Amino acid sequence: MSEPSEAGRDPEAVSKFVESFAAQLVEAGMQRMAARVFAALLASDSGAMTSVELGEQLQISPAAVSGAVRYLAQQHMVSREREPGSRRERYRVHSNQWYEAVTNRDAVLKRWEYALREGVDGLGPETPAGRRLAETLAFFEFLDGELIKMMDRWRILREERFGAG
Amino acid sequence: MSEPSEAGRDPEAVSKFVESFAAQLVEAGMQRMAARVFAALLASDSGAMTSVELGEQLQISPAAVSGAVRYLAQQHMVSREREPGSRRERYRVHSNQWYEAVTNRDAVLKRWEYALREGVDGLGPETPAGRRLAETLAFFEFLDGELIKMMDRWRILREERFGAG
DNA sequence: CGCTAGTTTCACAAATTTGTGAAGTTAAGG
DNA sequence: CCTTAACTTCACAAATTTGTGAAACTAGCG
Repeated sequence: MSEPSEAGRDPEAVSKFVESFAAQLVEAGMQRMAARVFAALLASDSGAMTSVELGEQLQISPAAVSGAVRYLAQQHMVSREREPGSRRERYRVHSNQWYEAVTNRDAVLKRWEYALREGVDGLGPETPAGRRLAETLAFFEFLDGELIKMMDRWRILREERFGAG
Repeated sequence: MSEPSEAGRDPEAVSKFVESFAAQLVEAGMQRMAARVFAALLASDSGAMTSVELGEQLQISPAAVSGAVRYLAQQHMVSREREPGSRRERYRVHSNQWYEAVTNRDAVLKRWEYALREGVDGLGPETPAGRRLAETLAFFEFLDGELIKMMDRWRILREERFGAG
């Protein structure tokens, strides 16, 4: 058992984690390359990697890295940073940031709510179907509020357990 | 403005809702036909439809209905009932049932947690990466518990506002 | 027991998605 | 300014997914 120093801890173990966690993310609907890139970042010691590092570790083309990163950044699951005075970019998971992303399906929920509101209107709030939609809408509004409070609680708990982020 | 009695309220409005709500579900990762079938059920007065009704309203083949319904049933978003003494089946949304399905990503969360636990083990709980995974794991465990409590609160609220389900 | 309404399964054509190599952009460094 | 490292965009081949018609089940009903 060699004890690799720092970077690349145990490539075997890293790869095993990356692939199995990514597989779960894919099953939950994430694009494959995005999932793999994300998992790789999560499993890196510094929480950040360059495009080249990602490409090498995952055996994918620069184009694939680019696409994956664009997606992850749009979802606010990863942020890009520029090493000052270099053309090289670095992609990072802020541990925090991504919990928020998972729960802040805010944008998603809002669109669902919008569609439901339109539906209630169109069908009439007094029709049985309209009433069903209204109740569903109420549920999502409830969800919205609860998720926010829940994340507040998490931030506190996290600070206690793991120290400031 | 004709006032269609009961069934088929305003086909125009129904269709508009079905398509726009379904589109949102698709964007969130659901299969297209499943999303359309589900939306149609939500927007029906009785909350239940037969295979033929679904096929006609959505202009899709029996095969498509069958596939969609199988998926929805697996996800516990819809239940199938047999009209006694008939070969005809009827698919229904229990308003309740599906809120649970949305939040009971239980199975999903559990699998994520499993993958993370393996990762912590493989990388070593004392490595920086291991610590990151451990924290992520803690977050999901927290989430798990909170979702359960949240649904308890919803059931109470719902009963107050809409009466028993 | 067969007949047949109702549903599911299957094979396939069409549409969509995915990842790549290569060309195109951008900006740091001389 | 020119060079060139680094990233992005583009066109396309490969793989996957989707929905269909048709065949195959299944179970009421006579």
